[in-house]
Amino acid sequence: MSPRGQDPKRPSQSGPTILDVARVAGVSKSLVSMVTRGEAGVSEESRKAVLEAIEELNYRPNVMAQSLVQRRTRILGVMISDLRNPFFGAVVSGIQGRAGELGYRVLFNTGDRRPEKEEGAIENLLELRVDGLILASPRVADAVIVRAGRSVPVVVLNRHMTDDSSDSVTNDNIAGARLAVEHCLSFGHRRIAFIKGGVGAGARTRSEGYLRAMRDFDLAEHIVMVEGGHTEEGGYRGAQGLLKMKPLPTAIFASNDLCAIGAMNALEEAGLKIPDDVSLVGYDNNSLAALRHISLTTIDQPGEDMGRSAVERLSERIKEERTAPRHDVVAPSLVVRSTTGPLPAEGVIDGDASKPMAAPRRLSDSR
Amino acid sequence: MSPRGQDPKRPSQSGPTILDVARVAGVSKSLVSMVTRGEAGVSEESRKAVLEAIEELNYRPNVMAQSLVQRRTRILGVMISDLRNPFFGAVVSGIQGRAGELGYRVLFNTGDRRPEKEEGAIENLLELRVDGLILASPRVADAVIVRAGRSVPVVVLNRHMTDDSSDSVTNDNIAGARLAVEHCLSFGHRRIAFIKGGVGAGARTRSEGYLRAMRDFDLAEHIVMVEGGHTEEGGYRGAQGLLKMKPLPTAIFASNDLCAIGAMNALEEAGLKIPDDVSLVGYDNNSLAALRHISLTTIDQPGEDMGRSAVERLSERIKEERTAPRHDVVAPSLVVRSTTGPLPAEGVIDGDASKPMAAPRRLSDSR
DNA sequence: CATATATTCTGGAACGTTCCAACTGGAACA
DNA sequence: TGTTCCAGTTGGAACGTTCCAGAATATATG
Repeated sequence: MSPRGQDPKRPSQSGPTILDVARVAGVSKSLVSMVTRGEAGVSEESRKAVLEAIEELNYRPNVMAQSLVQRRTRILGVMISDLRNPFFGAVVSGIQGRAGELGYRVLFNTGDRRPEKEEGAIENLLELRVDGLILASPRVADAVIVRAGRSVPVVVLNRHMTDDSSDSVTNDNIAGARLAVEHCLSFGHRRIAFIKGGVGAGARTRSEGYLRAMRDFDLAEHIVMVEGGHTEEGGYRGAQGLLKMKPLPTAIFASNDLCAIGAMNALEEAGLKIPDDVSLVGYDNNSLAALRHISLTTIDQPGEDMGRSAVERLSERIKEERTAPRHDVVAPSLVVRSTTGPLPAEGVIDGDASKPMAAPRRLSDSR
Repeated sequence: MSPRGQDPKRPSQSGPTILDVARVAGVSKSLVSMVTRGEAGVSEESRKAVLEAIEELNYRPNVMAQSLVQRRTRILGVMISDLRNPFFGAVVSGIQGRAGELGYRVLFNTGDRRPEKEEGAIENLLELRVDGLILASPRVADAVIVRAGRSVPVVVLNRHMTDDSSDSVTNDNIAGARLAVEHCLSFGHRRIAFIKGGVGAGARTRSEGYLRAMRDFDLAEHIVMVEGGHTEEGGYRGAQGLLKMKPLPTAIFASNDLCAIGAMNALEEAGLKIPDDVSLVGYDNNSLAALRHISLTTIDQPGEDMGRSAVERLSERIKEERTAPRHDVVAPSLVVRSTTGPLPAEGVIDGDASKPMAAPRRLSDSR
């Protein structure tokens, strides 16, 4: 047998075609097609001959050719803004799961957090004629999304679209931010600072939610926001900025978990104990937050469910079961772990970190 | 304009074709094709007309049709065994990066750690006629890989293939395991236990490496292995198993970082201090291991580089620059962080965890 | 001026499928 | 005996590109 097992007289290195199968099985190509598609009305005898020929030749239908004639690919394109953020791991898992159940393949792509690359990634998926597009926390300009929506159904994850060119699945960042502020308040904190998420999708609404909540709870005078970003690095720098302030905030709300973990590093590096000296709240409830050694109090966003919903919405559009745009908003919820606690004693607020060690961090549902 | 912006007289919802562009630009389809492919020998005038028509119609070449006639897709298929393991985040990043540079698209797929699903995922990619296939830590039977290799170039990551149907990029697990054991030994540990990685690719060679190293260092009598798995859950259960033993091991080597983190949870839950009561070493050096709050001593595998190499090997095969199989082995290295330390005082070995707190964990290169 | 030579452009044939209208041959019916 | 029916099967057209041989036009050469 030749090294790649193909018919030596074929022009190129591609495999056997439906015609080869038909020849070997002694039937027409149409019949082979019927068998591979599992259509009824094929005699047992023919079916067997075809299946044997398929096995013998190691034949696989060419999806490109199928897609071309059927004018659809059964592929969903997914652009993930940040593959390194474990929150998207959950989202991807949900997308894969539901897509598989519905008979779609999934094609992933990422723009490595850079808007111009994201645009290229989206363009790539569109050239492949994906049946639908999911954009997970895209950082591209609105116009790019609108343009994509003219070619194919689009569902945007975690970024609210005001226009009707696409569906969206978001969590209520305003409410989530409020939960975070409220939780800190319940522990007596008033100087609650915020580390911003930068250009990340959803970052703006989380800032907005923080501001609104602070005002609603009459804490406007304590509003403190610093630049950060939805990465560990961003949170680290943001917290360093906060550490220069006097008086120090007693609680810090970070725009996402990665950012909170970065902040955690900076705070501990400065000798502050969490939550004894300062409380910390994240956002997303990604898989890191649940690790016992991190055990981060955070706002839960059901990533896997959101991924599944996105596929659901897309499927409805593809099958044209629905034409009206739909904007799903899932409710966030508070997950209390070990990084938040009561207001520290007054002595420490001004940056005196030499206070004796407090009780060990509380342990909760890290498993 | 119609909601999806297509020509209303077209039969289905797919976009404009090269013929539409040709008509609008007043040239032949061949000319349009030359322009989109950036071929030389097109007059400025024609080129401009074509580009304008493309812009006007929002035309995008149909990759399916291109692939069909060119008999190649410029897509690399990547099957990732476990999307939730952050180590693969680095691998994916490397693959994406290099693939993009070489002009390939990347199609990801996962089998959710289940061999039978992995097989389906591979089959899916082959049906799409990907130009090459990367299997990252596959759990499928060898025969499946060999079969895939008959259709398309295959590079296997982190699983050594003895036959020559595919290339491979692995790290030297035997050497890596030896580094781990050696490191523990340097701290005076002799009762070094191992939590196995189960069916995961590379798990077997890590076990093997542990065994060999233990024997080579004359520690055969202290060999202790428990079942675990390459997940947090697996490590948690594995460590629970170890906790029942008397005497307790003084050091634990886990088959990967996720497993080590699970073990960490179990150990701390049992009231043991790391590294004061027990030292812990992982494998992979994934992004979690570097988090300050985990700060896991581990064996580094350069995931991103390995991803890039895999693409490189694949590209050589696709371009037929090389026909001889190549099996790259990268050298692992030890990364010392805060979970390993000197042998505990004798008093604690038999499970007495009530000893007073030792000095705080050392801090090192967690940033 | 005729011919050679670039340069620019073109139409038809592939690529590997699905879809569809139509064909076949035997059984059932009148 | 012919007619109808039906399950099973078939070949051709289409899908949207690229490739290629060659046509048309412009430019240079003898």
